[in-house]
Amino acid sequence: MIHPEAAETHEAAHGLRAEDVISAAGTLVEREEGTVNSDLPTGEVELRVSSFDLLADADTPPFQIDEDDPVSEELRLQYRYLDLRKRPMTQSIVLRHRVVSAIRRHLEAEGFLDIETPILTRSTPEGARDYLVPSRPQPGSWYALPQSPQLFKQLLMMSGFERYYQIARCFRDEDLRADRQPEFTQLDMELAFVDEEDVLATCDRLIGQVLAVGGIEAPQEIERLTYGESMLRYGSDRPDRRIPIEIADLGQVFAASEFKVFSGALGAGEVVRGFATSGEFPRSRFDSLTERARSLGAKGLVWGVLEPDGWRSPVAKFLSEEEIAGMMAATGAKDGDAILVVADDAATAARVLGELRLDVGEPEGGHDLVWVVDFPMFEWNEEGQRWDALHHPFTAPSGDLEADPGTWRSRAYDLVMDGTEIGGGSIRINTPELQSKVFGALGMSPAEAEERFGFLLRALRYGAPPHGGIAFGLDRIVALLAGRTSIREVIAFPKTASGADPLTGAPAPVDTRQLRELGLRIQAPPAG
RNA sequence: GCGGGCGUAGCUCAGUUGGUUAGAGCGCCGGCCUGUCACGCCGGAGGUCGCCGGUUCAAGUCCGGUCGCUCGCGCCA
Repeated sequence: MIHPEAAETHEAAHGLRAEDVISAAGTLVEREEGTVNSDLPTGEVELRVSSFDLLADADTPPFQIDEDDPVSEELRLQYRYLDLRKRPMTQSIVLRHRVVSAIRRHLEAEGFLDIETPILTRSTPEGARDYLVPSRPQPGSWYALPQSPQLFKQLLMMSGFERYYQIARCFRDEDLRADRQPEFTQLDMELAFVDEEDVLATCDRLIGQVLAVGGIEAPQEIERLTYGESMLRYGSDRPDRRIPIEIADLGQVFAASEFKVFSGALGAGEVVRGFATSGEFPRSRFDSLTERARSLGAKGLVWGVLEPDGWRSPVAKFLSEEEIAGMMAATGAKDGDAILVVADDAATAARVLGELRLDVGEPEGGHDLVWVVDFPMFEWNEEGQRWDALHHPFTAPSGDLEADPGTWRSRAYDLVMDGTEIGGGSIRINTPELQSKVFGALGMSPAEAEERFGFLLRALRYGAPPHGGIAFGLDRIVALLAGRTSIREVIAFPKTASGADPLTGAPAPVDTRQLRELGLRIQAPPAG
C-alpha cells in the first residue's frame, strides 16, 4: 500500500507492472477497520511503503500468472519458469521436495546408504531401447544411459553395502504417455540377507511415511494379492480395488450348459467369467460394450439384465433358471443389475473383463494400496517364439526349476496404488549357476550371456549374499499425492510426448565439428 | 508405427447449411477514478484462422497432405 500523501513514491508506483521485481521499505501496520480481508493470508496487515526500488522490470508475460485459466501445455513448457510461478506448480514442486526429504530421513534412520551409480554405462540390449552416448576416444563405441541402476545396486550388495538407496534418474527411449517421460526418477533400494518378508515390511514402513506427506494414511501392513487372484478377480495385475466390481468364475455354473458358447469353451479348456454391475443399461450401451470387448480380442460378450419380470438377454432362451440363479449368486448380482460374461481363453477373458470393469465401474472414495505377489517368471513371446522375463532376468525364480519354464514363478512383487503400479522389485538371483540357468531359459546361449552379462556372472562367483530390493516411481507417487494425472505436473522441466523440451529446444542438431570429433556422420533418414 | 481429440488476437475460447468488414472475456496501450487486494469507468491497438496444396465465383468452414500439442494402442526386461 502506498499512501497518496507520499506523492513522489505514489507517482513512481504507477509505472510498476505485473511481475516487476521490487524491494520496498515501509511500516507494517494493522489494517484499518473495513479494509481487513480474511481471505488473504496477509489480510490483517499492510505495508505502508515509504520508498521502493525497481530491481528488475518485467516484460508482459505470455500468459497471466495470477489466474487459474488453463494455458496450453506447450506454451507452459516453453515458459516453464513462468509456469512454475503459478501456485499449483509451486505446490507440486514443494510437495515433491517434501516427499524426497521424508524418504531420505526415513531410510537413513533405517541405516540405508545413498550411493550414486554411473549415468554413462553399458548398453544391455534387453528391455527398453537405450539412449546412447558416443565415446570420443573410442569412435564406434557407445555408452548407454541407465534404464535403472539395477545391476550396479546388485554389485553394491556383493560389495557388502547391505542397505542401499538412491533417488536415481533413469532413461528409456520408448514412446511416452501421461505417466511416462524419457527420463524419470526412481526411488531405488536394495537390501542384503533378506527375503520377501523383509523387503515388503521395510516398504510398508516407508510408504506409510511417504503417504503421510500427502495426508494419506496407509495401512501398517499393506494387503497382498497373488498375481493369479488379481487376474481372476480384477482382470489386471494392477487392480484398482476402489471399483466395487469383482469378476467371478462361472465355470461351475455352466459346466453342463445347453448354451454351446459356454459349454463349448469350457470343454476346450477355456473359461467363462463375468461380473455384475449396477447402473443404466439401455441396449445401445451393451452394443458399445460388445464392440469394445471385440476390439480387445474377445470373441463376443454375453449380457443380461435382471429385470422384475425376468432375465432380459439375447441369450435368455439358452439359459436355465438354475444357471441364471447360479450366475447371480457367483457375481453377487442384485435385481436390476447387468451381468457381462466372456467365454474365452483365460488370458483374454481376464484382459477383456478387466478393461470392461474399468470402463463400467467408478472408483469409490479413498485410496487403495495392494502388493501383487507370486508372478509368473516368464511370458511367452509369440513374435520371438521364446520366453521373456516378466520382471527382469535377475529376479530369483521359484517353483520346480526342472519343469517347463512356463510354470516357474518369480519372487517378484509390485506395489499398486489406485490402479497404478508405483513400485516393483524382487528377490534376486545370487549364484552364477542359477543366473546362467535363467539366461538359458530366456534363450540366451552361454556365449551371449557371457558377452552381455559376463561382469555380473563373474561378480556372482565371488560370494554374493542373498539380496533383494525394489524401485518406486517417484514421479508417479508424487503425482498421486498431488492429485495430478500427468507426471509432467510434478517435474520441474519435463518433456513433451515427442521427447522435446520447448524451453531449450532440445533435442537439436549439433555442429558438424562435434560430430567429426566423435567419428559420426548423419545419414539422411530413409525416404518415405 | 497406429487410432482419437485439439490448433482462430498475447492468453482462453466462440465462429451457423461455404458468402460481404473474423468476434467475446482476460491481458496490453492511453485517459479518468483512487482504500484497493479478480478495483471501476471511457477509449484504443492487436489476426499468416498451424503450414502446403486442392475443390469453388467465394474457404476459418469442404477435401488431401503435413507439422505441433495431447490422450490411448503397439512399445515400455
